[in-house]
Amino acid sequence: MLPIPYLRDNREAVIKGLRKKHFANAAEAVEGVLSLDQRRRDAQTQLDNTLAQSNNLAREIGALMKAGKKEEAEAAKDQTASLKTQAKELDEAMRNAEEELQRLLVTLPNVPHSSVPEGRTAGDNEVVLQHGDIPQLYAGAVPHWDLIKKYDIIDFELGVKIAGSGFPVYKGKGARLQRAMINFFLDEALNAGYTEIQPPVLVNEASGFGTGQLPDKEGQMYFAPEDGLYLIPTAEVPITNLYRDVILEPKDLPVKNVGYTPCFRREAGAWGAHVRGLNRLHQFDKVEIVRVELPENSYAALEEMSGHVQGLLQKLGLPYRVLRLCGGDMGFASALTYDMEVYSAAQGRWLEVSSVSNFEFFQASRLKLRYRDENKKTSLLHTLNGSALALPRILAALLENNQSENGITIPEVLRPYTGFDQI
RNA sequence: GGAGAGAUGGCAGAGCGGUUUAAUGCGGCGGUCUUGAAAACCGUUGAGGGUUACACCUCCGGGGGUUCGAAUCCCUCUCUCUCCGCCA
Repeated sequence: MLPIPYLRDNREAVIKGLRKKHFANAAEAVEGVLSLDQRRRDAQTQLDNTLAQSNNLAREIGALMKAGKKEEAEAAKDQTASLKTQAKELDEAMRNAEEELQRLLVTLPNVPHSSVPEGRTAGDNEVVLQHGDIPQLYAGAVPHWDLIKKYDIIDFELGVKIAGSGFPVYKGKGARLQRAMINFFLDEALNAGYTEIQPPVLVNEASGFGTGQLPDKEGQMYFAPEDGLYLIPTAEVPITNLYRDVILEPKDLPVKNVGYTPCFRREAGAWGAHVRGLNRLHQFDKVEIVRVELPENSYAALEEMSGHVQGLLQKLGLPYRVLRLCGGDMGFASALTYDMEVYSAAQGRWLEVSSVSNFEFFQASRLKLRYRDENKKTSLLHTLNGSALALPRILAALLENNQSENGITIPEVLRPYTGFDQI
């Protein structure tokens, strides 16, 4: 949610930014918000004045009653009726404006950073850098969905029996490799100064709103209606919401949290080509890094997070590239997003394994996440997050890229965690 | 699942129809004192809206009601805690 004062002060820049994101009717929406804001303020000013009058009157009546001047008190009471109806009308007008304003405001996406490239689709994303050599596979190389059967490390049919499609069952070395990656990713984050968090994987509606999943994107989350709880699509939701309605002191900053959770996504309507095997799942594991930063530091933090993720990929020996997403392809809440993609050699495709974003104060505005500066003034903070990393596609690339006649080689860095070096 | 209790400012905790513009304590901040610190003492210290700045308005879990006036009374919802039951 864009803060209203920001909209007021940057009307033209916001409209331009929304257009970059291909938001329809950007100018009308912004003008609409601003005029509703004006309407709300006008109504509130009148309401405040009316309330001030009736407060004064009530105080007078109290004083008269105390002084035993009953008749004068009764006379004063007669004056309150009109003030009351007036206040009621104004209150209604104010609420209507406020409600309409909110309804419109929450539909506005974040404004992209100036470095975000123009463009509409994934094809318009900018390749920032590419690292590592594309591996040459041996003649008998196959995609990961064949490898997992061959070595019996993941069973999709069993998952279908237990839950449904997109819920894999990891077995034997497959399960141990999962656990190894989670621990490796967590340890790397701890070494980089992050604090480990184990959050709930079900969240309430307020949390879904705080990070921008609600309203509107309900369809992407699993929902438990009896309890009004959503299964998290990412650890970003619970970990960022730890800071909902929080005012931090400068000494608390920056906040650097990391958490491992399973993630649940309905992916309604998202199935089609290119979703075989591990490429798209309803449940998957992810280690997520979340940061809360002073506005002036947030872009340095974003670069640092990007570097951290790249470090992981380098240690795993996976060829990767970094994309700066174009306006049309970035998320609703993001101001700047880097996607990290690894090359999955047997599929011959780049797979997205991480998305690192700066939300600036878009989430903070919904969360009411603020800090108190030296002058004791409160102002909004910036939030960021990134996958470090999402497991399934990393696994897919590892299996495909490291296969040979003799089996699949486990990267050095994972061996202390797996206890084996070959599948 | 059953029974009971409760929700007040960063925390603890009074207030139960009219100077509550929410007492008091702790914590935080500033000062006095001190070589420095601690202690003590003095002052200060919630959030949001609004204003150039004041004024002013709202907020005592959410919503509604009674009243000239509600933290205080009534209705309703939500959540939390305790005990019992079940259970990892």
